[in-house]
Amino acid sequence: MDLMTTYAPAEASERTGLSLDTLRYYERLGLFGPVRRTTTGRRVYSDHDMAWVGLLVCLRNAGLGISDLQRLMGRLRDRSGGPTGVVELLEEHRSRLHGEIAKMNLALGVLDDKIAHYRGEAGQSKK
Amino acid sequence: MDLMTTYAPAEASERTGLSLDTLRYYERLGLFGPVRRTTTGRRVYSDHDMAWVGLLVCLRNAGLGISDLQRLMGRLRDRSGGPTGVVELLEEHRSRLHGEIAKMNLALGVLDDKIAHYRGEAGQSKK
DNA sequence: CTGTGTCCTGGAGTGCGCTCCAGGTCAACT
DNA sequence: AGTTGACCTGGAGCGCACTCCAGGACACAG
Repeated sequence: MDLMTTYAPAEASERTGLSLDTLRYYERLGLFGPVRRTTTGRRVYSDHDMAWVGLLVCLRNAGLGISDLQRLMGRLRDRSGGPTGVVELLEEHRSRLHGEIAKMNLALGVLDDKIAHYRGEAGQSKK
Repeated sequence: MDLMTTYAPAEASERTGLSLDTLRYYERLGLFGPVRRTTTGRRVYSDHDMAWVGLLVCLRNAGLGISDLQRLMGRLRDRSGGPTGVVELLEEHRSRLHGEIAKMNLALGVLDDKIAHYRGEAGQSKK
């Protein structure tokens, strides 16, 4: 059927930027997979796996915790049961993310203030 | 001059939003203080302490780790030795922060895509 | 004086997200 | 056949940033 590309663990690791351990870790937690195996038990990652992991990495970068991912992935997995709230979950995090960004920008402002402050003021403070 | 307000631990905690434990923890790590004590050993936080802690909270929010704070605070502390690189340190983190924000925005984009994707594909057109 | 509350200390425990390890199987090259 | 080396498993260990706890000492209202 599909003659799709497959990846040995090492290559999967390289392509995703995750360590072998982390890849296995994510799989163990059910964040993706199960990954196909050779008869002798070695993992064979598919394009599909890779895409999934790519999403995982992205969401982790976006600040979602492992448990968030577990919930999310669980829902994406069995989308057979009607309204599973995937969109809601994503949107919820989306607004969280906005909040984070706002907070960071705020901190950035404070940082700028501090920089200006410490650069402007020579060598003595103390009130 | 010494008409400055002081704060009992409980109040300091309330005002900074940090737990008593965390306040003590930060102090132990040398992130601020040393905090004055009563003759019997109880902490008495000053306005100065509070301001310092405020900065700490802000920088933590901005994503600096404890060790960053230790370095930073150490440098702010003894600004007697000329160029201590405080500004550099802050600016360095400032750009890190920019990077983080960029990353988040990117993730946000992916999230939006996913939302659009799963909304479009799942229960058919909605919106 | 006594009870209740706040605080003290040092150290152990927690949750997260990996990361490392021992001890083994299997693949590939020479 | 021998020798690497990639990979397997389950479980231990780690670094971070707290958080909790036991056991003890003031604080102060009644």
